[in-house]
Amino acid sequence: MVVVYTEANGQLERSDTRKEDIFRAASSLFSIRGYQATSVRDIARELDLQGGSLYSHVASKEDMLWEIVSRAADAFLTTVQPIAASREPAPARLTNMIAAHIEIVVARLSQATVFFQDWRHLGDDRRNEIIRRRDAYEALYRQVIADGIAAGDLRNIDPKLAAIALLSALNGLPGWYRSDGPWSNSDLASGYADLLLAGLLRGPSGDEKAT
Amino acid sequence: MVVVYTEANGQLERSDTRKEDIFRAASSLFSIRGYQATSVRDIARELDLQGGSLYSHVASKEDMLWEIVSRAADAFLTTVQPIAASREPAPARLTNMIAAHIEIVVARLSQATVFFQDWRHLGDDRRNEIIRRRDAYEALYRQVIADGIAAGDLRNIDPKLAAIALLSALNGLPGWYRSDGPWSNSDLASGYADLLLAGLLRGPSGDEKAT
DNA sequence: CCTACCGATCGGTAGG
DNA sequence: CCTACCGATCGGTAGG
Repeated sequence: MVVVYTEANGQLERSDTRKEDIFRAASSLFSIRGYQATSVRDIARELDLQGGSLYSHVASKEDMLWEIVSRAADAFLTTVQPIAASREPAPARLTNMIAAHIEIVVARLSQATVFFQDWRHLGDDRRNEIIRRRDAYEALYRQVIADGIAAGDLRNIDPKLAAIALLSALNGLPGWYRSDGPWSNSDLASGYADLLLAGLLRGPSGDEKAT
Repeated sequence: MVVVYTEANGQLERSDTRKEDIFRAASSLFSIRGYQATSVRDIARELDLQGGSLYSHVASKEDMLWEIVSRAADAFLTTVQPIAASREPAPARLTNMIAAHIEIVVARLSQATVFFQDWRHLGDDRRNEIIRRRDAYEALYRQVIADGIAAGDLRNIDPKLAAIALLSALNGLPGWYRSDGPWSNSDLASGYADLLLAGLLRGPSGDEKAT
């Protein structure tokens, strides 16, 4: 068995390359067809294996889904959490949080797609764990928005509604982003962040003078 | 066979009540578990029927999905199109478009959820038709935003990016909206519309004075 | 990692 | 609308 070390969830993790191949093939197929519409045989075929052979490396189809969803949830949380906790003003923190989120989506498009689209197909315990992490992620945005309102930097809007609207816009990204689309990744991140932030900012919005 | 007339897609349509029962049960189950994870037997059980009995009323499982998705797509298009084409200023049109969209989601929550979540499981022809209608719907928003920029009412941002961001935020609604949630429907519509529009407006954003 | 198999469930149909 | 069935496919396993 070939063993390498790959970075996942911010820490080094021992894993064999075959398992990573399975992870990538499953991410790709789940993201395109959806978890339920993808059979274990589909994944095996992608790797030129026979159907049952996958089970030398993974214990169940749901384990593959869990691996994808759980890693994606961790990527968002562990990357954005320190930004939310930094000492910068709320608007700057939000801009950086949005940019970091978009970067993860772009860098791991199929995993992010599966995360947003198929987490409900996990078993009860794992699904609840993901809901917990999603709530924690939403709370990061809610808190920074509340900070910004308290500091007078943001309009006096409902932080929960604002966080939901912002995250909804971000969560839609995997649905339409294409690497060969009309925007470069940095144009996309800055344009998107500007747009979402402008709705929250107090005073003149964006690059235009007040009338 | 009992025959009634129900309003669908803005026009009267002949249909028997049993078929409407099936439509509602399928919408509910598809929205909760997803199309692929819902069996024809699940739908039959919800209506106290035997598995095969559904096929007296519908020709295939995919036909049920098509009925739901196609009606939802039509509801959005036919409701919002006249608003987009009205002679009001772009910001007022956008506000009304957003409110109308939210109203449809709230009034037909399970159908809207299935529409956004399961349209990819349609066969090729029907899926392409839905993509066509989604593009047309997006074009309505893109055009009004472009109008607003040309008239100097909106900031000079990329209309396509703005339309996508706006619609992504709206499309996320079925994922978190609950009728017993903390906001009344009108609070939700106005708060959400205000938030999304503020990011586009030129000059002082929303209810605060410019600094 | 393969061959060969398991029971369960799937969408759909025939005949009444 | 039911009973009884169809072939196909599913996730998963035993034994090598």
